[in-house]
Parts: sequence; structure tokens; C-alpha cells
Amino acid sequence: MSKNCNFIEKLREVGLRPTKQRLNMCEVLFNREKTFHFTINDLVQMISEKMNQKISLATVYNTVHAFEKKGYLKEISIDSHKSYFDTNTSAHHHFFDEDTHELIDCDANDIEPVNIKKNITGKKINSVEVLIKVASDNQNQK
Amino acid sequence: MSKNCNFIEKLREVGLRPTKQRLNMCEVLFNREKTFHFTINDLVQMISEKMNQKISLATVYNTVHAFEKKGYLKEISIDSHKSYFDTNTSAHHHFFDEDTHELIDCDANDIEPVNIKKNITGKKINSVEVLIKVASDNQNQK
DNA sequence: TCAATAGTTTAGAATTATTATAATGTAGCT
DNA sequence: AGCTACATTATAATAATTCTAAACTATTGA
Ligand SMILES: [Mn+2]
Ligand SMILES: [Mn+2]
Ligand SMILES: [Zn+2]
Ligand SMILES: [Zn+2]
Repeated sequence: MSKNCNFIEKLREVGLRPTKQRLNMCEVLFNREKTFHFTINDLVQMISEKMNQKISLATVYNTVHAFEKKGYLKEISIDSHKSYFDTNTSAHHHFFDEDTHELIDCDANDIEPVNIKKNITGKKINSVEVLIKVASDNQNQK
Repeated sequence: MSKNCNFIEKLREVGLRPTKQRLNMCEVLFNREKTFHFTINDLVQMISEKMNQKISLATVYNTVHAFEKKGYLKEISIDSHKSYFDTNTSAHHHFFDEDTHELIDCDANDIEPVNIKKNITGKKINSVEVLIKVASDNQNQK
């Protein structure tokens, strides 16, 4: 519960008001040992449980996007018509389990740096992301 | 127009009936020098122009997915809530221009093979895709 | 302390992409 | 030509996301 102060400051620093919804969201998102991946629906569920009351979907969308813009969250692109977000905002790559729809971080040692030899004139590279899709080995990809 | 025969055979080979919609779709998709990327809406537009009449959205979705399942098309994952498809079905990587929302193929020499050192037990790798997001160099990423 | 203000949350409507339904149409075979 | 299986279509349904406008709240400064 003392983490709360940190979150208040954190939010203030970037010009977001520390409302109870945002503080609860911060707890759920950032007050934990390891980073994790989630969908909006996952998050709504988790926050509702924590607050013991409903939170508006619109608020979750708005706040997630506010956090994303501030660099607290990253959106991950997967072949799906659903958005996945990541509390790990460092540049990193992913395995995506097509059986379970689970995202798994690669850490630095899992993949050698991607060596890009081409550049698009007038454009700079904003990000380089590798997505490795995996599926059950025995009874193969359905 | 002589390509038509090829497409009829191509469709027959995989058990799809060569209807006029599918033949037109084949022309638009495959009767060209270079492979390309498209969204469903792009494609509806192109086919309607070619046929000089409307084609049902449902047919385009169904047929694109039929083609995808047969391996004639590939779906590309991008940070967007829209699906992009690719007539280049070989394993390859992409640049995505965040200004224009244009996808650009990398060819084999543009990126060194991605070296993956970790494996998920019980899972096999189905695909490895690199997405490089680029944006205008001067007045930076908005 | 407390009202004014700017920013926030909310329910619900709107929008967009995608998929399902069920009636009608057509290709392929006889 | 006529049968049958498969395809196409218009339309409705679903799902994710965004918009709207009214109600609410944190912050500021009188
Ligand atoms: Mn998004
Ligand atoms: Mn799809
Ligand atoms: Zn991650
Ligand atoms: Zn491509």
C-alpha cells in the first residue's frame, strides 16, 4: 500500500491526475515482480476484482492509451484482431504460443541482434520486433 | 486473358470451383509482375473495378481465407486493428511505414537470418517474422 | 476553506472490422 | 436438361474500439 505514493508521483510527473481508477490500474499493472502481457479485457477483469466494483471500459481504453503514449506500456502486434499490451517497455522480442494464445518474452540472450542491411531513404527505424510463432510439437498445427 | 486457364487449373487443383468471382480475384491477386500487400477493402475495391460490378464483402472475406488456408496468401501482423495480406507467401520480413501505412518487403539480403537460441519445450517454431517500423526522418514520429 | 476550472469517468451510442445466416445462384456431373 | 454440392449474396449478428455528452473529482488559488 505504500507503493501508492510512488504511483501518485509517477502520474504527476507526466501530467496525469492520480485518480482512484488510475491508481488501481497502476497497482494492477506495475506493482508486481515481473512484467506481463494482457488484453484490455484481461485488464478490466483484474481491475474490477481489485476495486471490487466495475470500471468503465472506456476508462480502461483511455488510460491504457494514455499510459502507452507516456511510455509506460507498449502495444504488441500479433496476428489477431485483438490488441495485446506489455508492461515491459524495453525493446524485446516475443514467442507467441498459437495453442494457448500466450505471449512469452525473449530476453536479450535468446535472440542475436537483428542485423538490418537495408534502409529506406528519408525514413528512420523506430522499432525492430521479432515474433516467433510456436505450436504444439506432437499433434501438429491445426 | 490466357492466364485464365492457369487460374482455373490452379483452383481445381486445390478443390476450389473456378467461379467468376474467384477468377477475377485471381487476376487481381496473381496476374502481375510483383507480389503486393493489401487490406480486404483494397481488394474489394480492385475487384469491383475489374468486374465493373459490386462483389459481396462476404465473398471476398471467404475467398481470401480459402486462399490463405491453401497457402496462396499470407496474413501479416501489424500494429493495427486491420488485417494485411500478402501475395508473397515465402518466408520474409517487412518494413512498415508508419507515415503512409505501407508495407514493404525485405528480401533475403536485407536482413541476416535471425538466430534463435531459446526453444520452448514441447513447441515447434512455425514462423519467425521481423517487423521494422520506420517513419519520416526529419519532422519526427508523431 | 471553497468555489471555479480543467481534467476524468461513465453509460451508452456509434463506428469499424469481421463472421454468421439463410436464401438464391451456379459449376460440374450425368 | 436436371441434380447436387458448393458459392455468392444481402443482411443480420458479433466483437473490438472509439465517440459523446453529462456527471464527477482533483487541483488551484481567492
Ligand atoms: Mn490500439
Ligand atoms: Mn484474420
Ligand atoms: Zn513482452
Ligand atoms: Zn510481404
